[in-house]
Amino acid sequence: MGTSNLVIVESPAKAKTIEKFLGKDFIVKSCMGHIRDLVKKNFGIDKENNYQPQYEISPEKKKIVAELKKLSSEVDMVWLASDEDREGEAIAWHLAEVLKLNEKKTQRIVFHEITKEAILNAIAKPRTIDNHLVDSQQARRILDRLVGFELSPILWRKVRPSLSAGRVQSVAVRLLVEREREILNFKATSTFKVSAIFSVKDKNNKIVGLKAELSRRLKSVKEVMAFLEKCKDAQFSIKDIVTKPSRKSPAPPFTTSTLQQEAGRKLGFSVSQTMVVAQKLYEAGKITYMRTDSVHLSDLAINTAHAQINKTFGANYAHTRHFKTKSKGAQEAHEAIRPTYMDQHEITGTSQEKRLYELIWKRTIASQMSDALLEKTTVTIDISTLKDDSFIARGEVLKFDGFLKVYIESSDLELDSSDEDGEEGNKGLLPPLNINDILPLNKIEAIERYSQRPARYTEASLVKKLEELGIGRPSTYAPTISTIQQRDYVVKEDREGTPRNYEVVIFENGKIHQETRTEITGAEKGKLFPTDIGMVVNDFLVKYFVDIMDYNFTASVEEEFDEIADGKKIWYKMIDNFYRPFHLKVVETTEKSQRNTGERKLGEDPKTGKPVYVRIGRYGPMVQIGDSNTGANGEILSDEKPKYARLGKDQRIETISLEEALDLFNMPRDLGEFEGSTVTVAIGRFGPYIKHKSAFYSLKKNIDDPFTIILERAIELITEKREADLKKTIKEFKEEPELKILNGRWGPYICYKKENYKIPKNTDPSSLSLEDCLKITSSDAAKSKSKIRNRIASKTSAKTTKTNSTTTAKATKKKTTSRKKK
DNA sequence: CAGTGAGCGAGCTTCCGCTTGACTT
Repeated sequence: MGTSNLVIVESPAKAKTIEKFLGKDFIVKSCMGHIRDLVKKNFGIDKENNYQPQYEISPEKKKIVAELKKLSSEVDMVWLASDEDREGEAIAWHLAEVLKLNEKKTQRIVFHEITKEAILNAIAKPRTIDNHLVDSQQARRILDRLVGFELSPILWRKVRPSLSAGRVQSVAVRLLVEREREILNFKATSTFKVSAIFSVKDKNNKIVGLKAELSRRLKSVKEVMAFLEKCKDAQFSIKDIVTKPSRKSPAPPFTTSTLQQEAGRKLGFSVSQTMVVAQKLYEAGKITYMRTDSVHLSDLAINTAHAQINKTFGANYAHTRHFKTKSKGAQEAHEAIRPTYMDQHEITGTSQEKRLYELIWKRTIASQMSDALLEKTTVTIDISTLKDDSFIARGEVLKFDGFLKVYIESSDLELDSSDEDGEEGNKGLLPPLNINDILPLNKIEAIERYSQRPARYTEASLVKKLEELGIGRPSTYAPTISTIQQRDYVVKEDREGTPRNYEVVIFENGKIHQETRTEITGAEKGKLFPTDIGMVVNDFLVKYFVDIMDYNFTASVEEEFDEIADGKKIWYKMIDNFYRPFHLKVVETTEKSQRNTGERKLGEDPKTGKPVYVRIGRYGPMVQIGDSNTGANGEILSDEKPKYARLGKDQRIETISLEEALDLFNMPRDLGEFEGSTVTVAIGRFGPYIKHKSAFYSLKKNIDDPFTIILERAIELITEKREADLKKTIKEFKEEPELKILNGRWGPYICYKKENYKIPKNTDPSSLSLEDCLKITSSDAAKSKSKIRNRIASKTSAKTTKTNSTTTAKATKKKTTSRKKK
């Protein structure tokens, strides 16, 4: 008979695995996710006719669809095995429609773990396509199109072209904007944390320090002084010792979101980097699917993990657990992210792959291990001269390490060197102590501590927040983070901290003395900051579209999608209920709202008395002195045009002061002469720069300040850059000055007539002759030209799919803008 | 690439979720 069954799954790696489980009578193919989408032009929705969707086969899927069509006509039975969730059901339905599958020859099967047993069970229990579930997916898709394609054009008209808004991205930006404002408005208050160190004997009769903290914070230096005065003649004695057992349980195995968080914290990976590496591991068969919202482990996984733990750590370390997924809107089509083979403690691969795999292995294993057992001791120490106060010493002893042997989850609490920190205990065992012991005082230290402002989001902590709100899906977290950065709503940046003074009062050897110390506060690394445009767009959307910007919007429409899936609601009626009022608001906003530039009046210019404004202009944020000299109809009102200046890179519309704004008009500034030509400093599109003999030199970020830089430093920068350029050049040719062999970020390359060419691997770049180079450039020229053409043709699809890598995204962006100019 | 900030107004931009590649200066 030969092959007579075709199984279609979503992912090619999955297809490969499943093919091994099934016999020769089955071919397994993948459709690579959705094969159709709403047509790109206009809305792709017939609004007059119950929102009937118009679908088209995505261009990059045409080949796959043709292949599946051919195969499906040749077999006796087609098994649609897309994922068991809303999107998966829709994929199955689209396949059935597009491939024109005969109902009698088609089966729908689902499994949510890739084990032989699960697959065979699925085959034994086929079902039909769930049309209600498909409807709920169509409602989801259509709602997102309506929201995105009606809101974005308003932004083009009222704020800036090419901007975007959507159910997910706009709320993500809102979270960042609101957090930023909380931080800006935050006023740190300070209290004094008082700790005493007593000298006690340990088990071996050695004198050690016992640290104890005052049970309350003191409000001022005055209060501290009064307190310490009282301590001068006090006796300190142990009033109470309480020992309590406690336990810690391991975290559940990884989902996409928790993997992104931990890889960020422990390995320093960005969200998209984590996904790229995880994809590699998945394709190599090392881990299960990496886009999942489930913490479920298959029985097979639990059993093999159990065996591994028994073998490696002993039976008392093993403890089987079943975790329940708690996150909102989880669809649980897959297992948690885990190693395919639990007995593989490590793998071969790049160092990134190894590290991520190890993290996944440890987390999975730990989730099936025993609780850690601790013993916490609290010692209360009386102060004879102060009835109401006491010092508390804490100790913690690990009685049994359990899962801590392999894995400790990190937390997002990255404390400022200075800000409020947690309870400092005496790590480990406390020395032997008895009630009524008198403790000799060594010293008391009162340190001023500031309250901590809310933390800025990292990529991963934003994903965590979105997941909590039920916004977005595992497959979209990384692209969403990229999109809001690409639209310039958000930048990922480091910030230098600023110094801050704090007071310390110390009582030692019978004397009290006070000193002022300095700490750095507010330093940030790799955090997300909303930009001016992000804030302006957000404020506009919040003002006119509160409903959609509501943090619960997704959750509430999800409830309705569920009702559609349960057959309790008709999908187009739900859409209609949403769309009618929404569209009215869109029309009204388009007509009535003002152009939004985020304009703020800073005050008056002391020299001229003219008003000073800050706003978003055609080329980004800017300051302006004086009112526009043209009226509403373009008539000229006065001879005097306003003066303009661009904002510096770290300046924001929301926070810039009048003084800082006025400073910007002192640019460009002459620094003096060098090699017979003037050196000037100015602020340009790419930040502050030095200009000398029509060459440009960037100022060093966080080191140089354009307002204070002096000639000597400028010359330093000029010579530095010249030397770097010299090193960059590997070889030049007198006969052909337009051709150079240069050293770039990705190794050596040839630059010829401003185009760049790759040098074939395993060739020594310095050994190349001019002829060799020209050979490379001429053979490469044809290739690279067609490449550019391709890129332009697939520009739209490239933009949506290439969101993982910021470098490619930037390249695409540059291409489009430069084309526009022509 | 290192200015610009007004208007003329063609033609373009945009969403969220499923999946991988091909390739970067």
